Amino acid sequence: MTEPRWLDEDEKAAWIAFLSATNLVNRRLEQQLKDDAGLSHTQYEVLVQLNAAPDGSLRMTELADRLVTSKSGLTYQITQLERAGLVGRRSCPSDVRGVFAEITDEGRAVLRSAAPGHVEAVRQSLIDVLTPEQLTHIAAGLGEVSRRLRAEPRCPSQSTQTAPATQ
Amino acid sequence: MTEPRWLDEDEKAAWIAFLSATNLVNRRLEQQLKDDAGLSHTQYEVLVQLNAAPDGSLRMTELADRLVTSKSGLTYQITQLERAGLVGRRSCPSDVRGVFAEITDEGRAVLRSAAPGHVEAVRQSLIDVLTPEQLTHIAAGLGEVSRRLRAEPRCPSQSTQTAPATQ
DNA sequence: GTCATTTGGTTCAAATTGGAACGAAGCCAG
DNA sequence: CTGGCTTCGTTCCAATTTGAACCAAATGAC
Repeated sequence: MTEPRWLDEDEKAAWIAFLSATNLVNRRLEQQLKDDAGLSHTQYEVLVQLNAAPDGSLRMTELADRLVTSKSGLTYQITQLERAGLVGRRSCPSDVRGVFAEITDEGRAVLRSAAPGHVEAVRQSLIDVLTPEQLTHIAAGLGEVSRRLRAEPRCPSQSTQTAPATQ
Repeated sequence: MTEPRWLDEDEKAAWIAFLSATNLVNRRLEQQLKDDAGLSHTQYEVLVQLNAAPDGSLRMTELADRLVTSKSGLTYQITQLERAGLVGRRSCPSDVRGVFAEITDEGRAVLRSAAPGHVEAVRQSLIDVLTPEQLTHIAAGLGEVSRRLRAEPRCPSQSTQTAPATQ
């Protein structure tokens, strides 16, 4: 095998910044939400997704995909939230196996009260730190990163060429 | 309290991209390292830090700070790595309480063999997806984000004015 | 020197996470 | 219809993570 393409100075700087920024931001938000609303970031995101869904509910698998978490992890968190009365489970009429997670009124209320503090923390730790230019570049760059990683479940050799429907 | 400053469309796009990109990239690297080298990302980072340190060793607290992890979490991981023979513990001559984590020759060897695959994964999932322009903006923006979060252990009121030297 | 405070690291318990295994259903070719 | 394969969600288990409690030692004020 050939010598790997190591990262040059700029690339390394970007990677290190990415790594530490993500860890630090996550840690900060986790702490803020726990302190101010008694929610983990995962739980908060569950509420956000359900609240934004047309009828306040989503299938378990769909929700797990959106949160980028494992199915078993989601099962656990939904159980916790259910216990807390913030979401409920409904079965799916068209598929007996299916389960909808559905946000409750109390869930919406908790979300509503947690949101301002959360948004403020997001601003302080990330958004307001960036220049408008950096913001747009990050949105575009990381948006593309997300799109690719979501599309590519497993393709080691497929270079950066978009790849037409791997079959 | 006044109406919070909600995120506008661009800000929301950046935030969502940031959130999902970080989750997806983390998941991808975690999986690649586990599959190809039997290491967790945390463990890999421990080896990277120690390997780069002048004498192959760092104090526990210093290392925990660099990895953005808790002290107890680091204690656990160092124990694991020690068990695997990749690092060792040395006591600190100038401070009886202090402990140095030190990478072993085998640790360096494992790191050397894991690095190419890891770098390739970092390229595929992040670096090579970005344009050079996006790369520099991300390095600068997220670098600043890291710097601020590291500097500010707890200052709710300190508005975004603090740092004049944004560039 | 002496006491109070901080610091360094570990230990402990509780929460979370992810993968593998599972049972129940859907789906489809033949 | 029927066997074979995939999908859905849960359960189970092992690994990891974190904060709190702790002990010992360093530091600082007097």
